[in-house]
Amino acid sequence: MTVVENPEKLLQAEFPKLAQNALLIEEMIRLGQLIQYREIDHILSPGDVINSLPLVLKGSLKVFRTDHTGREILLYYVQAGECCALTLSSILQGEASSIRMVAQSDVILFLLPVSLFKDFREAYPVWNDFIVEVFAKRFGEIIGLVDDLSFHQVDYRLAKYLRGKSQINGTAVLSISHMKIASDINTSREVISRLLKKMEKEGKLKLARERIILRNSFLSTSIDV
Amino acid sequence: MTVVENPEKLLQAEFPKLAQNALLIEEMIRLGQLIQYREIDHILSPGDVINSLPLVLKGSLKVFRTDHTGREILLYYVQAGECCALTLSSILQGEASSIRMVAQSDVILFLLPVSLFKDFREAYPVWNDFIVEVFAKRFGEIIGLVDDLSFHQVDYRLAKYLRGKSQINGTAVLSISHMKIASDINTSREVISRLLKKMEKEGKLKLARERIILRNSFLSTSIDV
DNA sequence: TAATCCCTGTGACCTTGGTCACCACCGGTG
DNA sequence: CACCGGTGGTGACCAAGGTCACAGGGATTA
Repeated sequence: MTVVENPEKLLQAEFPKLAQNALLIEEMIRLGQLIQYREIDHILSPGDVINSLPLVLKGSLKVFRTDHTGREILLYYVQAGECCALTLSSILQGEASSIRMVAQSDVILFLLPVSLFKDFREAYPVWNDFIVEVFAKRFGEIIGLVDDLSFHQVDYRLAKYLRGKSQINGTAVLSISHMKIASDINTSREVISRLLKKMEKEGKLKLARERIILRNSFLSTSIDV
Repeated sequence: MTVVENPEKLLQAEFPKLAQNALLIEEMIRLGQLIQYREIDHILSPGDVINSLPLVLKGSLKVFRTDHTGREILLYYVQAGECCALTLSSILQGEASSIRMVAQSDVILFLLPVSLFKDFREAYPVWNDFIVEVFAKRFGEIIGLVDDLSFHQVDYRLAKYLRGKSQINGTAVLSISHMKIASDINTSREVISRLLKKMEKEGKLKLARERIILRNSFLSTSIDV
């Protein structure tokens, strides 16, 4: 965990909407904090008191919903220029964190203290717009997850997961274990192994230890049969 | 479909938050429209252009997500004093409706033209607060649905559905067919029949034609074994 | 080198729940 | 009255996927 210099440029570049108001950005920088995490660091857990809203400047976060038994499901990624809608929701409702948040890769975050929210809401119309936009956008994504869970089976969800991860990471070569995938989409390791093997036989990808190489033909297909 | 008189009182009573600003309420009444629907009327369908946001003054709406094959799943109820977050989201993003909305019982709605949204956002801080609150609250509910779909089985979801419906309707006697329930939680009629029969044997409820009478012991139990 | 840990593959088995077939029944309506 | 459409009950069967057991292989460390 390292404190990083020169927040302004990054913040302005990644959050152009907020940067529309120079005063807002200035105040954010004065009162917030820039922080760097390494991969795998846990950032928030269910039940944690939320002191600040993390805005992602670089890298990406993964947000999970967790069962009381420890099972979990990946809700969404938070990429540069975004923030976690559920964390925002918890903050606005004065609740503890309802999700688990981890760093997907090395990330740079801007931590905005929750104490500022009330003032911002009154002082900066742009801030309101930003919040509403965050909600509206992520709402659609979550509904997509509901769709997948309701109407699609594990093979479809796996394919979608692989495509999504590839896109987030910007590579067709995924370095991830079957166990991790199983955990992310809340199924068992054996099921993932079997499905991946099947996909390999179908020519959609190639398997190696801790590595999945997605074929272009697979990546360019958006609908699964 | 009947136009109803005297919007002010109802609107103020059901939306106290908005009523904090008398000017806002006045403008809403001047430019919006009060409408009454009978049960089962379809109000919005996927793909429909949204002209106005329905605020519920009386009764309740059901909001569904629909498959391309016609299967669907109940997302949530919209009760008096609420509005549909997904409709709001679609409006704010300038998109068509992503959901199907029906009247659960006779309802009185206040239709707020989408053309007002921009002005309201700039003119009335209370309006922004309202929108944010709608999102934050409903977001939590949808996450609960994701939990149920991920971590729980049909028996659990059925029990929750029955309790929820009982609460919404304010009665322990539900007048609904097994087919309807199956459709709401996206499973098959046979499964519901079997599970209900099992629950009847367990003393949780009594079955009759188009009627399910929930026992108090069942309603007062919040956690299912 | 040996021990150990994690990753992957796979067969066997079981549970959940979706599908099919069929029957009985109730409540209309012609 | 007979007919018919929607409702509910049930047995048989099947497919998806979760669980268990175990084996082999790479990687890391003692």
